[in-house]
Amino acid sequence: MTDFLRAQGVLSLGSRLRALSDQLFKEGDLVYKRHGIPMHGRWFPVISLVSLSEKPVSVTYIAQQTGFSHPYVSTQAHKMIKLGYLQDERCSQDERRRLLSLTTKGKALIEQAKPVWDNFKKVAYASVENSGSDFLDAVERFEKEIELRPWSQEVNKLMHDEVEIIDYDPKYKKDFARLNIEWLEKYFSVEAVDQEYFDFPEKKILQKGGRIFFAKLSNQIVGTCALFHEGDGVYELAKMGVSQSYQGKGVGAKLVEHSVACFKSMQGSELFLETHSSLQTAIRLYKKHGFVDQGHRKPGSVYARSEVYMVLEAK
Amino acid sequence: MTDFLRAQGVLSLGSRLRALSDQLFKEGDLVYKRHGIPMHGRWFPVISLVSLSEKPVSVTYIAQQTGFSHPYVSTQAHKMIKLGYLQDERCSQDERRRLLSLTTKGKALIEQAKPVWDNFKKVAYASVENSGSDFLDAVERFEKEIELRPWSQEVNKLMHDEVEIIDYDPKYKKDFARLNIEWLEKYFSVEAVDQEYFDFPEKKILQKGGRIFFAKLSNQIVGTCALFHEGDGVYELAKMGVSQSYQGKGVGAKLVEHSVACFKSMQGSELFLETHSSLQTAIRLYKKHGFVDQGHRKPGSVYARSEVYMVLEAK
DNA sequence: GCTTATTACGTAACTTGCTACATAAATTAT
DNA sequence: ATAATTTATGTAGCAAGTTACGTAATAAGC
Repeated sequence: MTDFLRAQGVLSLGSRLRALSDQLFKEGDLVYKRHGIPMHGRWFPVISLVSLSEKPVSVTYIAQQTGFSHPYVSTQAHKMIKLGYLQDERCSQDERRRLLSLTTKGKALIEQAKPVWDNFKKVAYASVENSGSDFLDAVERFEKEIELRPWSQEVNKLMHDEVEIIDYDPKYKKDFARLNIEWLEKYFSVEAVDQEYFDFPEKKILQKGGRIFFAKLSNQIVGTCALFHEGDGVYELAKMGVSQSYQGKGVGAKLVEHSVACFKSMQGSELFLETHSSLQTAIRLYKKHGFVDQGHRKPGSVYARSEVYMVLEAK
Repeated sequence: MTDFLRAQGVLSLGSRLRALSDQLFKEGDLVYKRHGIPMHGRWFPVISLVSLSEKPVSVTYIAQQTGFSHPYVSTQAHKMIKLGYLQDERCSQDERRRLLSLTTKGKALIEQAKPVWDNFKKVAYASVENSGSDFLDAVERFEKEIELRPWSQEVNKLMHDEVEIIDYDPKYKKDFARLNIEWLEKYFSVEAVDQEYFDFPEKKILQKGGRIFFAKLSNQIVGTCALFHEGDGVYELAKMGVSQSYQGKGVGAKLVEHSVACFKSMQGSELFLETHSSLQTAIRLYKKHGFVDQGHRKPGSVYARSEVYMVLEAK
């Protein structure tokens, strides 16, 4: 352990645990080699599971029990079959399943390896007692703690992550398109009319007196919406999108709130929007901020998906 | 943690530590991603070391401090230079050295990442306290214990590893050659006369009334030697070789002992050997078992390397 | 009975390290 | 001053895993 890593404390724990893990595997390999046993530390989880099972076991079962991914178990099994330690047979009830078991050669290998494992256990437990506390217990407790309260979540709670609504900036042009295309492709499809707005937002929206807003969280753009100016103080709230991973966190509400406030400060005469009845969450949000469903399509709507027509009414 | 791994106890510790390590890196990545910071957990050791150093640092220095191999640091540095976070300059005093430092972009990255690291520390230390014992301390003690008393050595002590001397068997023919070539190439070189013995040991040694012995440890052949029958009860002790990794463990002594005993049981009239004065360890061994240096070359010796001539004399 | 979803396994490509080897500069020995 | 050794770095290739995706067999829904 170098001074630097130690000084980094908990931040270098990941690296240190990996180094320890590698070290343990190497220790095992040294013993196997010393006694000429054709075994490797990394084989242990898989081969010992197979050897302990009374019946042949399937690839996915091994993967679940050992915590490895199933492709890894699959390839490792192939390797050990090639080496002659394992054999496989198709399951009679389920032709997909490949049931693995030890060959005679595999059993012989286990017999050779068993004394190593036994002595390893003895040495390891002695070592663990020597080190003053039960390391294995400590690991177990730590595993549980991490599972229960993932550090990422705890850190996120501590991080300053107020959503901030900011005005359009050319460097966010791509985000405007990305956030809209994300939900469009999910619920409907991107129409040619849409694409034009994404390609030329400055010309099509801003130059006509409209506005584009972004929701910024830390350093990411996680939401957007726009006010289109139809002329004569009539505005449309449109192109609202919130990144999937940040939904349900009030980002949409802040965008609508800000847009309405902006509309008011611009002394607009009318603010409407068009949406679809399937987007109930959005409709609830709009209602909450003063939009009222007009009960019919907007006359002459350009979007196929625009079925609900809402207008902001003074409370 | 699956039941199987838990049940394996200390034998699955390697796998569990690796999983934990991966988990921690992932936790970090989740936070970085959540806050749109273009950083990865795996970068931490290298980039934080560079950022903490007042002067630019070299690749090997980073490797030493972080515990990574230098090629890994080298490639990782290249990657981060490509991404614009690091810059390098040749050291003026030592043209081989590549001195790494943060670019402006890199400094900006650190500034972004710092709050994450700070909060990570807070969370992690709280978590560690929650888990009932100081996990970091436990890891540190464990690292020291492993370093001080490597499990492989302790296990080897416990393993039954009596050296056993066995007779020639065709399946060990390759070992006979391997063990001899190993030391021949180290001290001298393999002569044509030697090669013939390795290719046809049965014909050249056994069929003439000679013997070949092997030292077997667990399942490995770690040493060999032969008795050549010169005719009329005259034998030569030759072709002795012990695998480098098993020297100094009395393997040679057992081989000589066994050979002498065999010579006596065959009622041989004379046992001699030829060697080189540079091989003092071997000469001491022969003396200990009753061989006496004759002080001159054996008349008509076939080997260039045979300079010392020893004969077994009754004590 | 037919379609659809799920499950078991495999393949490919990528990531994170490593070891082994090559090379050039610097240092030490002769 | 030259030769031999050491040091700093780079390159190639390998090992241990992963994720992402494809395919075939089974199970479930209408």
